[in-house]
Amino acid sequence: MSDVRVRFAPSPTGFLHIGGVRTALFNWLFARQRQGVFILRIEDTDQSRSTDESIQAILAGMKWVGLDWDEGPFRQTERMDLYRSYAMKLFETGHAYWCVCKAEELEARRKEAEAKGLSPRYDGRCRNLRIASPPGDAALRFKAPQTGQTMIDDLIKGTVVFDNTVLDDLIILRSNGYPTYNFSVVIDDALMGITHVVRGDDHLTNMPRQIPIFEALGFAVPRFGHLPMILGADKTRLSKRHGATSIMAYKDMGYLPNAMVNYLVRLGWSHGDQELFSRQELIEKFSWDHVQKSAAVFNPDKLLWTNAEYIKASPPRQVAQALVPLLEQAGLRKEVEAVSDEWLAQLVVLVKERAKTLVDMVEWVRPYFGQIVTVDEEAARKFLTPTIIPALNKLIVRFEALPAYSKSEWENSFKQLVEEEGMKMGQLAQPVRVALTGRTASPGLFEVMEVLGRDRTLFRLQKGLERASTG
RNA sequence: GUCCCCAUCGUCUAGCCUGGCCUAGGACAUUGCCCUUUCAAGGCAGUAACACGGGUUCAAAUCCCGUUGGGGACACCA
Repeated sequence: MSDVRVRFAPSPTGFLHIGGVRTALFNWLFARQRQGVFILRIEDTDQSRSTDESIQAILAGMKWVGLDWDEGPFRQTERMDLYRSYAMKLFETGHAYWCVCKAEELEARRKEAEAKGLSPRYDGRCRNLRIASPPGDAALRFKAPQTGQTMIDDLIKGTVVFDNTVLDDLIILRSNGYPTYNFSVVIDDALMGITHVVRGDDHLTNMPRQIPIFEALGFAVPRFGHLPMILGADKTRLSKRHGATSIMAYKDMGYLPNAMVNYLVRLGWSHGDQELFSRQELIEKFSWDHVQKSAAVFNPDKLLWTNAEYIKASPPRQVAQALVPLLEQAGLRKEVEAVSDEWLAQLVVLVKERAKTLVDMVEWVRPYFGQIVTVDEEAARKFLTPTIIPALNKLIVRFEALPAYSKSEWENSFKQLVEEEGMKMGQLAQPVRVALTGRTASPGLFEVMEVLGRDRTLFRLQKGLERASTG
């Protein structure tokens, strides 16, 4: 048992994206390694941007990659009373004050400051007004320290120091009564007993705004860890224009969740030269010491390779299970229902070295469903020609003489015929391949026959022969 | 503009803290060869990096300073 308590706190303003998953993953790994608690918290205090669909998408994404949480999901909008009471506590203890500046005025002043090349900070004009009974549309501001320094020993970045002179008084309660992020985060992290706040390093500059709030309220300050960003190929922050950023898009593209996790964890973390890790190994080997400090470029090629490795190494039945929904989407529902799980697993074994994604795999696997195979026209024109008729005929006769399919027997029979006819292996193999699979590229011929079974093999060879005769 | 963070092959990274073992290792991608009934997979080999400039030291990828470059933050967004 340990007292580690960490959290993943996304805001529900869109889908669960790649960067979010990686942040969640590092938190989850740390919690599992230390037998701590992983909490899921939904930060939905911006009522204009938060949606229920987003919450569902986040939960679905977390489940897909197998990041289970121990507490939550909590929603900040269900904790409003808490934020308000702590905000009032800050007011009563003199750590906060009412601000009657209008949003539009603040906006205008900020723009003005920017135009002059100054820091767009709040000038603190309401700080000493001592407004005791504010109008309904006042906001509450926290009195930030104006001298000294705020520092942390970051899990990843090491010592980070800010001069408090750069701070301004941030709003903690909006005029509509809703708390702002920097405030609700502190209250929740404190109340939920979070021991390690691990988040993206775009939050690093929020740290000096949050720590004084912890202190003003007498809360213990947690440890922080700021993860580097994930960048697109152009080295700017990963966004829609870099292609898919939603984790679920990768499910649709045929990626395995474990492959996603493996790729993402290696983006910014390493364990010597090792590239592939089981979930258990990840939990055992994870360490903050080996988390990179600098941003990483998302590399789709390497993700694809990782996925291919997982397709090859995962239990075939498990891959088959993940493949079924895609097969059904591809219009093979009836065909899939007609076959056994074992046979599907066999099919996976047949093609797993060729498919880099499940979507790829659907195409590789398609010829093995149904009695008849759709033959590629160009392939037929090239290989199912009259010249192949005699050899194909003899092959069928020989195969028919063999009562049951046996890989070695059929292969020997095939090779013997090739030799007797004075052909090259490929001269007979390619026409047979086209007859059997409809294509010029396929897995090994005799593995294909095994999956097809004796009857369908014979049937398709016969069809191929007819095709060669009619042209 | 101000503040913060960062800097090893095209990309992900090992090495850096605790200088010599670094002629800088691995992986992806890429090129060539091998294997081969096709396509893959696999095997072998190759190209490719310490951002720059100063220090410190017998010795610097490693420690220090500066420069440059990149990223992030400066909201009644999170």
